[in-house]
Amino acid sequence: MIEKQDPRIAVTRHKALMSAIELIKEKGIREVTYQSVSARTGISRSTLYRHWPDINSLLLEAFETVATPPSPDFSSLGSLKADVEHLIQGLINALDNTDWGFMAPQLIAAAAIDLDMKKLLQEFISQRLKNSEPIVTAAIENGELDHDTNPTDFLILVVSPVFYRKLMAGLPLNTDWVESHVNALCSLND
Amino acid sequence: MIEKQDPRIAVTRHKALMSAIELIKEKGIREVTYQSVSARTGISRSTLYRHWPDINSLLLEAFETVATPPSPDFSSLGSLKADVEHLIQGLINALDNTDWGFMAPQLIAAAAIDLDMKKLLQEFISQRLKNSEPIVTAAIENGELDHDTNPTDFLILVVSPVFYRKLMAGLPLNTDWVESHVNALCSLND
DNA sequence: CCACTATGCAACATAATGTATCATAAGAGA
DNA sequence: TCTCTTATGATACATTATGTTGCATAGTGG
Repeated sequence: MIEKQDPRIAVTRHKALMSAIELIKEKGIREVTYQSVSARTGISRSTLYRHWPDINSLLLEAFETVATPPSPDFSSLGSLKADVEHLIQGLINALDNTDWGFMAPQLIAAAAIDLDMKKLLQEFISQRLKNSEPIVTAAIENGELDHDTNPTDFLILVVSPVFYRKLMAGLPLNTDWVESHVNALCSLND
Repeated sequence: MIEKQDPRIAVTRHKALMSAIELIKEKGIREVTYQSVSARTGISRSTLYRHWPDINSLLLEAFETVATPPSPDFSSLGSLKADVEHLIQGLINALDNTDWGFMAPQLIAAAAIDLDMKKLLQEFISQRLKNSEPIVTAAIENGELDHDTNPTDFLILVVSPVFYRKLMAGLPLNTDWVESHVNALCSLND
């Protein structure tokens, strides 16, 4: 059953979490303090301590609110190439424009240090990969991919260069690159 | 000409940087403070302030010390497959066992916030890719890869899944996976 | 031995952390 | 509406971190 609770709690928590997310995006987790969140939101420090006993729990919940995988909604565009390109464009767009995109590098760093963060990130990634699996199974049925193609491995081959180029190499993700990347992957077993 | 300087400076800087690197690896940049470095090294806080005017400059130099690309030393093992496998095993080993490997996720996060960090990371990655380019050119001469193969794109296809699996998905990097990954990539234009 | 300087120590003002108490204001229930 | 409950804000306080300064000491180079 649902516990009915004071609506002020939801408002306070939401404001604080949004503020934490902004701070993480703009300045990194180093700058997320009770002080800075209090200053941004007007919420008093004592209230923040009541909701989150330590900064790590606030950070974890901030990452949780952002790293929520979208519910799966797959309908094939007719070819593996089209589906893969659609997947990639969606990922590029997410990295450039969403909270999750801006926070991804910070979450990667947090996951390397903290077990809870690691679990959060891995389950998020796992969900996203699972959501995209229909792309592979459809292509296998079409005969566009071998029957023994490992969906996870193939999808990682698709998406990991996007992360690498964006977060590490700082290389462009324009349509030219997307096209050549898609072409390379979809001719894997010609 | 080389400025001759008090050897104590080098000792102090080295001890502080090593300590910062340890702290970054174990607890993340959040825990790197003048206080914590001073406590670990026995170096007094005032001395640390003399060498680094703010924490960011200490962090940057710590990352610089670690993100130094090895000088290129390529000799082909005879086949693209062997060269690629060697490259991947080296990367997996580096991620698991070197300072650079442990600090990579922290540097990725720092690079997303700070321009100097971003420049450092991108130049490091660029160097590493350049060092591996002979693998591709040798394979092109062998006829194992098409003449119009883009070395950077191919190499990113090789290494990016390693980062993705290690830093994001938390998936294994055992010999089984390496083998199937190498096989997939080296049959790109069969 | 001497001049130089890197370091350590102490002191200080300022700011952040973590905890506690109290008054107030807003919601829940009758 | 009135009362009970509780989430919040304000304040105070001890502790710790930051950033700076002045001075004594000890190691270095000539």
